[in-house]
Amino acid sequence: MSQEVDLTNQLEARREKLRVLMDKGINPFGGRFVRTHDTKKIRDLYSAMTEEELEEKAVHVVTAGRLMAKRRKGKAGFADIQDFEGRIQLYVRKDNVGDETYEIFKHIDIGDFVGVEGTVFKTRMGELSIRVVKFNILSKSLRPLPDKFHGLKDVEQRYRQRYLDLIVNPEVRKTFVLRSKIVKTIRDYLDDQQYLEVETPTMQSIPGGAAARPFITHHNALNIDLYLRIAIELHLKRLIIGGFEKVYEIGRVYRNEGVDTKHNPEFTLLELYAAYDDLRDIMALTEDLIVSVTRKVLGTTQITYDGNPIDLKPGWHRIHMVDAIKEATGVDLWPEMTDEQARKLAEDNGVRVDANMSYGHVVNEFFEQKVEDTLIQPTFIFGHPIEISPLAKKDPHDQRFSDRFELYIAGGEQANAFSELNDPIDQRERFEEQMREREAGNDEAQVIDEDFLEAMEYGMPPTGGLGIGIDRLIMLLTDSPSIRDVLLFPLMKPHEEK
RNA sequence: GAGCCGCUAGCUCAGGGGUAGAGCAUCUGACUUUUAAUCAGAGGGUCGAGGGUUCAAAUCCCUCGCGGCUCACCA
Repeated sequence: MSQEVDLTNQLEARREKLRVLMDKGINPFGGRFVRTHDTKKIRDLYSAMTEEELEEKAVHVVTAGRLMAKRRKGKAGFADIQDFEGRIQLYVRKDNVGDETYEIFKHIDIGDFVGVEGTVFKTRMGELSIRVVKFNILSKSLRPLPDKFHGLKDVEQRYRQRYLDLIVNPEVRKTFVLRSKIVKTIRDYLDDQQYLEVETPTMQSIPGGAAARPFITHHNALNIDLYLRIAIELHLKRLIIGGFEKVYEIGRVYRNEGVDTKHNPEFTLLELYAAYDDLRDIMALTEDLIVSVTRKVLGTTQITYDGNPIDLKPGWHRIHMVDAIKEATGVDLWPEMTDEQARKLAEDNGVRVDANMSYGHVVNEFFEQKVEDTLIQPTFIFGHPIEISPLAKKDPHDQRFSDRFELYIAGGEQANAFSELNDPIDQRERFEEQMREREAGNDEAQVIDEDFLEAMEYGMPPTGGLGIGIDRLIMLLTDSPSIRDVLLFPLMKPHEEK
């Protein structure tokens, strides 16, 4: 307490009150407090009753929460306490609680945790309240909360001190409760379909399954560098090879990339694999999964994202990537053409491409630059170029493309799926092609994983696989403009030490 | 990585060369059904950090830090 000269007047005042409480023999950081009701239970049971009915019943309740507002009027006062479920008003009268307790009530601060006992009643204004007879301080707050009316708006502080955001901005709490419900509903859905939830390593010696730069870490005892996983894919496929026919994992993956409204370095990915299925099964599953979850948590398939009305009702649009490009730009990329001809088409149509891009990469650039943003209603784009799909089966009718789809909603990718490549000879060639890309300077091209190839050589059943970025789905269903709004603790650069 | 914007009291924000402001919050006093309670009074600031220009800088200039948005990069 020698630093007290540095404290602001508000911090000093609260520490002074702490001392007063301790002088009175009250423990300002108490222990167990048994509640008979939370605020929701009180509201659910009694808000429909009239003043008279409540007076007659004289319901006794014991509840607790954080003090959020205080309106004192001489020898009586009102206060609002907040628990996880909401708020309830307290009415504290000196002649009900006694001089000593009222003195404590007078000096209690907004932010303190209190436990109260009393009877439920309604005020003249009709507000359900507790007429307090016993008042306990459960934990003292030593810092003032943000403005009761304006809340906490400073975006930086909201992310850095999420607990404050959660205390004073109720809609933030709602978003994260909804997030939890969505994830649980997805689990329930998959469990019902006999998918087995598994956990696989997040620290790997070869980071595979996606095109992304990994984080590197070091294991001291083994003296080896390890990578944080960028995808779950290759381990789940090993389990398919091992005989698990339907598996999924909902887990964190890490990509060493920039941070913006759609990217956080760590994010949550759902991946699932189903033996004997192919692209069409996975497409049907994806649609049904998202529709079921949306209906269950929102009660409707009509949503709004960023001002756009979106209808998720089943029967989503399905279109080949090349046809989608043709529709959007009039450019026909179906005819056989050389890489050079493809690049020429790109240049002629204002699509930025690198000098050495092959046909497939050009198709992808066309799609990303001209089509992606326009896909507001749910749309399955299928038939991605083989070059950008090293883990997917080839389209048997056109070897330039793969048996792959991505789902787009509100201009963003929501899912990625394919008929998994199960031919180890083809897989080796794809990896080698990736290694060539890597040597050519693409540091996100995939690294050959010999252990995975060996596993596949033992025989992998035909398999359909799916990946869904959970954070992006939560953004969509909560109409959140930034991924940071659906991550409790988004990555922030540390402040400099003063 | 580039451009633009922001950083002033615990919170929300004004102020853009001449004594640092308001509302809420805090403190003191009044008030026994209020609810953004009300009324009277008081205290509270390294104006993100550092440098420069100037008689004088929160304000103008430079560098840096953190954040936001847009773009680029990136499944």
